[in-house]
Amino acid sequence: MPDKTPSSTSTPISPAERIRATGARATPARIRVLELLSSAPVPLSHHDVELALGDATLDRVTLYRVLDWLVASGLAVKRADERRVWRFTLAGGGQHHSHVHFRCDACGRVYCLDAPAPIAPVMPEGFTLARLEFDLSGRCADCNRSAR
Amino acid sequence: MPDKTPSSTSTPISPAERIRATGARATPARIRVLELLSSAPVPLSHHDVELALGDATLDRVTLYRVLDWLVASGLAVKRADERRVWRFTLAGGGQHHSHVHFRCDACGRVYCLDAPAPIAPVMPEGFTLARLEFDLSGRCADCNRSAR
DNA sequence: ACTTCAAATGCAACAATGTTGCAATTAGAT
DNA sequence: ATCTAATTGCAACATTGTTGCATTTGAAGT
Repeated sequence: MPDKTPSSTSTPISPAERIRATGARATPARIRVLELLSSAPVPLSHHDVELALGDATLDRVTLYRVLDWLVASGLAVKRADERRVWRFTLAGGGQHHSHVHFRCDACGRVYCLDAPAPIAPVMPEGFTLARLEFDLSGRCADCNRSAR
Repeated sequence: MPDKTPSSTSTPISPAERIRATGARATPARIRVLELLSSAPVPLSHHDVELALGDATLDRVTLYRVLDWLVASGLAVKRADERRVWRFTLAGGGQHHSHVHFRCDACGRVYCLDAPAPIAPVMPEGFTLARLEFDLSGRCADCNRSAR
């Protein structure tokens, strides 16, 4: 029974409404991708979205255009991950608490350290800070052990 | 005055010697690329290297292999930049003091803030920390002004 | 409901970046 | 000078992203 997001007192804006609010058309492609991003616990790559859509696949090019449109319209944010793959997240919505990552230069693995995120520095006048990421690199225990 | 922080009395190791020291062959391709990386003030991409070699071009594939070999042998380090292009730097030599970067989600520009780098967290047993990077993102003053 | 038309899509073709297999070349040891 | 495994160059392929254009469609107006 899919209960349709209980609308207590606030208005639960649907993906379609959020899209129309930007002045653009609420097409199935945009709606589905936006829903996916909304429910994804982590940033999704173009390929992730393709797989997730599964049967109801969009054209590859359309997906590129939808994703870029979401970014241009401010609904999503695009970032390259450590393996230089583009990943998309809902703008603002994410609220991913800022991780600390360690990447091994030798094997490429990424570890999530559980260390406190550093405090944000003072931003220059007019700048808005949306997210901060602290990335460390070096050699992991495995590689240090095997290589020398 | 570019004093190359040589260890005063030590021998200035030539690229060829440094390559042979790893047990591999000192080929012209490797020597030229290593020299390039040594003299480059900033990390170079595959394409940068191709352009820099100019007339004396290597095969595209050979260059990929040389760069990867440099990384595998520990002479160079590979990192993706904000535009997700691989960039190579001499290992160790760099000593780029750890910057704090701010990337604008709207225009993509990268600003170097001059803020103190955060202190490194305690590393797990066996891990070696080689570099740390603190990346911030949001909207820059220009974009905040124009796009409300 | 029906029309209309710019916006959005799908397709085909292309571009950039990276990878693999293999035959020809060559650095460096003997 | 010779030998041989380590490199190289080439061709072919894979992945990821872009562009032009003909077709379809959301939603505004009738």
